[in-house]
This record gives sequence, structure tokens and C-alpha cells, in this order.
Amino acid sequence: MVYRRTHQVVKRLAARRSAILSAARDAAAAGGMAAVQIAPVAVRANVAAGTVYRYFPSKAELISELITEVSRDELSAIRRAAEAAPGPSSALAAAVTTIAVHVLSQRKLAWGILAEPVDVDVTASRLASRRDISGELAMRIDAAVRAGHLPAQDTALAATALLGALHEALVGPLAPSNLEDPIKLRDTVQTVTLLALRAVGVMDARARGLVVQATTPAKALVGA
Amino acid sequence: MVYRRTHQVVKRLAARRSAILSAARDAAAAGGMAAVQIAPVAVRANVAAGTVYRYFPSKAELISELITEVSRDELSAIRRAAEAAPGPSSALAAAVTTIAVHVLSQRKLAWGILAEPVDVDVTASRLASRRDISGELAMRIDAAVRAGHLPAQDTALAATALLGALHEALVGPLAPSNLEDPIKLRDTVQTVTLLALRAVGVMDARARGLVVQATTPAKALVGA
DNA sequence: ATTCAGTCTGAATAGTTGTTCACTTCTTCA
DNA sequence: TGAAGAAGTGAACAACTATTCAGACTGAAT
Repeated sequence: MVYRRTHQVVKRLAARRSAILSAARDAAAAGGMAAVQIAPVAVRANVAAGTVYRYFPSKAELISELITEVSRDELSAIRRAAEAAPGPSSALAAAVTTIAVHVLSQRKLAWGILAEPVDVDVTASRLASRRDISGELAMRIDAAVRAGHLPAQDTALAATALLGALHEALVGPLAPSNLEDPIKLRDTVQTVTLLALRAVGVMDARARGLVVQATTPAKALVGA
Repeated sequence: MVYRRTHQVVKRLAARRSAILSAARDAAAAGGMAAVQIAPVAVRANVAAGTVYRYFPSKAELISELITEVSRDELSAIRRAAEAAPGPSSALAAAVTTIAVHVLSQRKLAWGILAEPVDVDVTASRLASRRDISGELAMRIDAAVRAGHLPAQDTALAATALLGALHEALVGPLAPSNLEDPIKLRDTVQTVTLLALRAVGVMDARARGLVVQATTPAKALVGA
């Protein structure tokens, strides 16, 4: 007498799993990683605490998967923006702007993914997240270098530094406060993008142009 | 019968206090903030766990004071380096280089002070630490702007971004690995300094010169 | 020498959450 | 329909450390 999972059950299981992940994501977006606790997440997902453990072996795994998921979404958004740009420099500008806008529109979540203290070990997935996004940026910088728009440089280190600059300036404890104001927000995004482009060697005048170009389509994102 | 603390006792109390702080600092330098636990710190300082609480009301206070102390030392080193420089641009370069070198020579401690997850709330002292150092950088940037060496800009935001770039590139999880090699280390310091200077608008050629100037005296520090 | 405020000790306590597991409920299949 | 395996439940448990506190000790004052 073999028990076989019927299609309906498989679907329900999958739905539950993503409901739990989704609840975790909501919690993180609302209150940072500190708010991602098993009991509250279980309540949000309409299951018992024990059930969470039928889907994730530990809290660390749950959070790791959350980080991976958010990071994957982010990476694809960056790729999309960069690929829509006309040339390598524009692509780099678009990538930077996309990161800035996304990070700003989900500050708590971004902080949680990136740097917030968590009581379990999630260094591996955080590392992977950073590596993916930094790697993507590095590729874009490299493309601009190969196109002759930028001086030769250690692109990996540069990409890492840019990420750090964006994060600290936008979600760090010293980040500007009144970023609810959309104008202030746009200015901030432009400023950090300009800073980032100049850092890798884009000439000032050209950088300004790229920033404006890159920021314009991103307005839609800011609105969302 | 009034009990009055004799000079000797006062000295002993002060010595104990700083022994505890010092033990905490050693622990943090060796194993990050995670290693700053009351019992081990007490052992290192040759006192009992309870005694720690006669000097610091809580672990949070102990760590906060540790952060403040390290931060104060760092700030004065930055000031010293900047003030020894011949002009505002050199001063900025010197400040950036000093931060980079210090952070690299005490990686675990720096990571602990800046960003490592801690189980108690130390946001206030971390904020103060960042504000002080970022403020100092902002002043240096501002001086260079006023001297006409840099374009006008949001100096506070720029300073914050530079700090983020330095930290992420040098002690973040993606930081280059083999920084034990002094040559690699010097190159890395030069690269990030160059990146930082270009970010705020120093022209590339001029930036290279400033980096070399600023890195040369810092060699002594690297050796230390 | 004696007293006692001040200091130190370290085992016991406490509070917090992730994790488990004996039991219930649901689903499959003969 | 009923037997058996899967999934779900939630109260109890476990582990980890910061913190406490009753009693021991130190040394200043008389």
C-alpha cells in the first residue's frame, strides 16, 4: 500500500512553503530580520510553529532562503535595467541606479538582507548575495573598461566598494532621513550614482549625463 | 566613621576598570564582538563575572564604551594624518589612507565596531562613531571644495558613501583575501584611496599623485 | 584590635526563542 | 469504509548567557 502524493497535495505543500517564505519576507520588510521569528511567521502563514519545521530544517535555512530569493529578484532587476541600456557606460549607470532605487524603496528589507544582526548564522547566503550582485556590477565595469570608457582597474574591488558606498549612503545609520520626499529621494539617488560613476573613472561631465539618463526611466520604480 | 577612598584604592579601581575594557578590546580584536562575553572577559581581566557589573551597568554599556574608545583613537589618528598634509586635497587623501590602513591592520576589531551582529543594542555608539568619522571626512572634503579643488557637492552624503566603500572593500565579506602580503595590502589601500578620491571629483591624474603621496608615510603604519 | 562600608565572588537565576515530539487530523488506497 | 502513512499541532523543552545577590573578603577609620 504505497501512499502517493496527489497533484492537489503537491500544490498545497508548495503553496504552504511559499506562504511561509512570504510571511518571513513580509515580516522582514516590516520590522527587519529581528521580526523574523518562528512563532510570528507561523501565525502570519496560518500554520503552527512546528509546521515551519516540516518545510525548513531551521530558522537559519529559512532566512538563508529568504536572502537568496530577494537577492535573485534584485539581480534580475539589475540585469534587466542594464540590458535595456544603449551602451556599456549607460548599462553601468543603469545598474547602479537600479540598486539605489531598489534599496531605497525597501529599506528595512535591504538592511535585513545586508547587514542587520541576526541570531543565526546566515553569513553564507549573505556572502553569496553580495558576490552575485558585486559580480554583476564588476562585469558592467569591465565592459565599460573594454569599451575604452574607463581606465583599467581592479573591477572586483571597485564593484565591492561601489556596493558598500551605496549601502552605507542609502540604508546605513547615517543615511539621509527624509527620503519619503520623492524629490529628495531622486536627488539622493542621482548624487550617489554620480559618486559611483566618478569613482570608477567616468569623467565628470559625461557622468552627469549618464546619471540623468539612468535616473529618468527609474522614476517609474520610485513611484511603485 | 566615614569611609574615604584612599588614593591607592582609587587607582586600583581605575586600573580594574581599564583592565576590563582592555580585556574586552583584546577579545574583540581576537574574535570579534561575538567573543566579548562577560565571563571570558572577566577571566581575562582577572576578576569575577559579577565584578564586571560593578564597573559597567550592562554588557551593552561595556561594548558601547569600547566602541567609543576605539573610535576616539581612530579619529585622532585621522586628524593627525590630515593635519600633517600640505594642503586640503592631500589632507583628504591622507585621511582616507589612514582609515584604510587602520581598518586593515585591525580587521576583526574594525568589523566588530562597525557592523558585526551583536546581541545587545549598540546602535547609539555605532552611530556616534560613524558620525564622528564621517563628519571629519566631510570637513576635509568641504575644505577641498572651498579650495576649488573639487566640485560643489553634498559633502555629508559623499563622506558617508566613502566610508561605506572603504569598509565594504576592506573588511566586508568580499574583501580581498591575501592581505597579509604587504605588497598586496599597499596596492589595495592605493586602489581604494584612488577610488574614493575620484568619487568626490578629484581628477584622475592628480588623484594618482595624491594617492602615492598619502600612501608613502602610511607605510610605517602598515609595518606596525 | 575591631568595626564596618565598600568591594569582590561565582553559583544560581531568569528570560528569551529556536526546536522537538507525542498526539491529532488529514489523505490515500485497497 | 477502514487501515496506514503523511502532515500538522502546540505545549513542553533546551540551550545559551546576561544578570543578580547573599555571603566572603579587604582595608580604612578609630
